[in-house]
Amino acid sequence: MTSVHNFRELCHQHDLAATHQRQVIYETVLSLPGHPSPEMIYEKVRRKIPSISLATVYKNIQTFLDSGMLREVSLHHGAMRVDPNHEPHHHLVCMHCKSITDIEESDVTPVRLRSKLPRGFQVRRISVDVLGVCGACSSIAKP
Amino acid sequence: MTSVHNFRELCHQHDLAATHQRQVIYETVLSLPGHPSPEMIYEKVRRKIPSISLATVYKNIQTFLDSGMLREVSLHHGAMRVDPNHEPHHHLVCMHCKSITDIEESDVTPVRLRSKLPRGFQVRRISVDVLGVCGACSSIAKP
DNA sequence: CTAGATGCAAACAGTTTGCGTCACT
DNA sequence: AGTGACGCAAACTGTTTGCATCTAG
Repeated sequence: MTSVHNFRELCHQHDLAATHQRQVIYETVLSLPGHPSPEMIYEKVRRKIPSISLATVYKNIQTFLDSGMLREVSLHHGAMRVDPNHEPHHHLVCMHCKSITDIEESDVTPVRLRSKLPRGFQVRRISVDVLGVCGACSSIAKP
Repeated sequence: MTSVHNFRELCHQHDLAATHQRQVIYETVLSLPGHPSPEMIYEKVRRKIPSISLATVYKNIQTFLDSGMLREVSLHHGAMRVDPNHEPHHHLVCMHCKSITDIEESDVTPVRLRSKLPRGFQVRRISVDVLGVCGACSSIAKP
């Protein structure tokens, strides 16, 4: 089974038209190491489809996120969030309204690393995000 | 000791001029629940200093972050980051170059909640960010 | 054939910068 | 008095939208 068939099938499962642009965007995301930004994806996709528009990349990323084919790494991008709390603590994040609430470090089991990290990586701190939907948002409609 | 003195002292410790704007911005951040964005801070500060400029709020937030008086909640704001990895996993985040690398879920000790959450909060998943400085960045200069 | 996808350009939101004036030390 | 902070406006970056055209199903 070729990757073309895989992609068409995947789109069909998610009720999406299998366009050439979509396929190249999706395969490009898979091919990029780490976690690319829309710009990075656009730059690489452009080499295969020079006429593609940045707006198309954005629209399709959004489509893939909505359909669950991709996931967003950082929920609170788009606006800086500032934290005056100097005590070690973790966060409760509402995926819907983007609210961030502190929880104490002792509210979660202690987190420790079990394996070696890439050489040279120096750990400063470990931050736990408990992602979900807050009471206020879940009592209203769910988009 | 009044809060005015506290603030002047705090500024002195960090080698910052203790201006009225700075004090109001700082106290406003402390007063806001959750983790306010620059806009939210600006809106509230404006009630006390109607003539303040949004740029001043931004400049001072940056100053506070640099001096360690405040911390940034989300490192990767400013650009969306996309993740095609459907396996449960965690992230290694470089605070300097903002690179994000996957680590396997089994690379950290299992994380569990030990206390009750605010009523109605529905957990979808728990995400661990190991924050630090990657090998490439730590071998170069440290700003 | 028709709903939905693309490409373009213009609009937006969040953030940064340059510069003249003002205020803290 | 001098360095650095403030306020304003303009510039920038990342993202979204409206609309005419094109294409997958």
